Amino acid sequence: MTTLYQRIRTLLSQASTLAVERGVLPEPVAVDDVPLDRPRQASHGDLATNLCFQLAKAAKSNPRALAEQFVALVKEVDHEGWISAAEVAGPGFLNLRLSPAGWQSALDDVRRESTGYGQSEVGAGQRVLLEFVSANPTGPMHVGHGRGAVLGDALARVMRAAGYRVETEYYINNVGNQVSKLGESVWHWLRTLAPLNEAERAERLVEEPLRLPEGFPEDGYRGRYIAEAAAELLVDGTWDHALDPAATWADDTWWAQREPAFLGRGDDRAVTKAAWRKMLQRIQADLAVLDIRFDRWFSERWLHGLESPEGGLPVDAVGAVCQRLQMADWAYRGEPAAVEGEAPDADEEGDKAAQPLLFRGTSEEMPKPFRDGKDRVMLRGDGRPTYFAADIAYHDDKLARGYDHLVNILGADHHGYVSRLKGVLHALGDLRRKEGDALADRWSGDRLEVLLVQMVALLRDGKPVPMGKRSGEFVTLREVVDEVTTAEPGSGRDSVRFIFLTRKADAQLDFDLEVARRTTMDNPVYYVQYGHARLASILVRAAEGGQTYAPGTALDALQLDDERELGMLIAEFPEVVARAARGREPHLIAYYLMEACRAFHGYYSRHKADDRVITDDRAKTQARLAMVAALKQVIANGLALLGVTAPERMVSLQEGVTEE
RNA sequence: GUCCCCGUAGCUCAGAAGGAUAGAGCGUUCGCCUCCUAAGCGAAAGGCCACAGGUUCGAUUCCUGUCGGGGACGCCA
Repeated sequence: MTTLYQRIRTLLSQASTLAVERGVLPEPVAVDDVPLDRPRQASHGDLATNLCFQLAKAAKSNPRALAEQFVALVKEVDHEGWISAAEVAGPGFLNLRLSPAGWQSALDDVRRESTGYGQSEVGAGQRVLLEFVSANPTGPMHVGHGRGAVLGDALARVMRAAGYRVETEYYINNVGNQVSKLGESVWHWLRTLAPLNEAERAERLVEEPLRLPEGFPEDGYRGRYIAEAAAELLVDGTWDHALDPAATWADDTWWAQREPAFLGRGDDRAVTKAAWRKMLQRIQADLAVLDIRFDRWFSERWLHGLESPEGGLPVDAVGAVCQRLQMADWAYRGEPAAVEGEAPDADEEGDKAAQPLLFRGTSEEMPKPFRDGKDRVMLRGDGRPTYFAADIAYHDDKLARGYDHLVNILGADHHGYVSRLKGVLHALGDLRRKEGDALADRWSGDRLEVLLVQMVALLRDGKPVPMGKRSGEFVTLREVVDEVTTAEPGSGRDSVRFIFLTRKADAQLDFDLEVARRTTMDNPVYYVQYGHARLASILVRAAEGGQTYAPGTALDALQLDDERELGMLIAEFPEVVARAARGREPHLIAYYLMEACRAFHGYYSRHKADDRVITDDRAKTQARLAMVAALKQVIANGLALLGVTAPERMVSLQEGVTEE
């Protein structure tokens, strides 16, 4: 797809080629290397380039003189007459003014590309694995997870539009202490609820405050949702063996007798598996409400050889990678080396086998940016792998699958983990080189890119929503979506998605529940959706009057400065998408949409009294309808990239606005 | 202590591969519905882009340091 920007860049590139022929420049400029900006001031033309600043040195000239020459060169190359004026400004800017045919060609681009307008190939087919959310299946998603989820989903959409081959993945942490703890918590509830009849169970579940079962673990999951999950499990299946009065959670022998497949760990019991599956279903449902789906759900159990994807033989990838790292001396048995300035652990001297396996992140051979302050434990003293070890195997697996690039979206509290993980990839590359792997270069720290998402601060009418000790943990994503949903179906999803995308990832976000359901400019969702609906209703009104807009309409009648400005805005859209994809910044799309709508509302209001879209002048009306249709398409495309709906009509939401 | 992120209008935040007179919303003040959605528009006021050096034709943007705010440094995940 060629865009207006690309066409102008091509002209400037061709002008540079001509300059080479004339001996003005040593070598031409590639099309994609031509900088092109929309100037802030109308007096600076429609497009501006600072190309001549960059070329002045090579041309052994000064920017201004070079720009003077470019003025002539560009005119010479511009056979189609797209540029109506080129002038030098300031110390060497080249300001371009487009002819009507020039800027109006952007509208033809939209008509031609339709829903595909905005797409590009800047990603060049790079294969990217985008991992996000990956919330532990030990409870419902909270607001912070939601932000990562929305960002990841929108980023996948934006990057795909820009020509990256993106796959999305959710890593299920279904192994380890936390999951075991979940199983234990649910198990206690199972035993409590099982002897009760249905009515009694229901009553027990709504008790206020919730009464925990006897013997409930101190560090168990205390939420009501645990009891609810247990109740659901009782309906789903039979758990007779868990009701044996002799059973205790800690008694592995007892469990081994009842569950043949049981491997002797709390995270591998049938109850535990059923419990995290329940939680995962709930997470999937929450994500579905936000219209988020993943290409792959990656189970940590696969890495430990507990299961395998699609029925293959289970492989203990974690154990294997630990061993290989040890062989290459990237891992060793011992006590963690003391961090500088800290007293060494005066621990008991166990025998070597009982010592943990440590990753040598502090190695001199580790490049500085990845070097850790401390060697981290991979295998505990009792041989159980840490989360870190599993994550090493996981990222090894990712790269083995052939992706060019990995993107992980993590909560900002994980940032200490980033360089460590990159260091791991570096070590794996080194390891594979030593093993003679021809593809070893694939494993490198800079294949991994981590986006850290900052916290969401929940407000209600400007005041912080009181939460538990750990902020964010206690308000679920679902509750927020529900609270923000008004009479318009899907409005909660649209609000949450759009507002989450109005900040760049690394900026803290205030989410005001009150504002999110408002229908004014406080709430940008409605502003943009209203803009789209308004454009739609103009087309409807025109059709009612027999003014059906026909493709191929002549556009010459678009003479207003406002119309030219809208045209240039439309022309910029593919640039914005490409920039958002390259910089992993979907929020740029949100800002673009707000700006586009602002421009349109202004146009609409300024001319509504005298020079409206639908007039008696048929040619003018047709041209304006073409413009309206193009703008509507662009806004719809932008909203689609954010996963927000573009309504054709907006009904009154007044009854939804009243509160408490 | 080590490391990371952030300091832009009264408030919440955009912007910057180094470029021309730094933007938006909210809030404040003043206007605009006989009319395709006023869920809107127009105008005014509001800034030493935290501070100090450096790099250069040019720095709010890049580098270093200082100050201020937040966060990470588990045999948790």
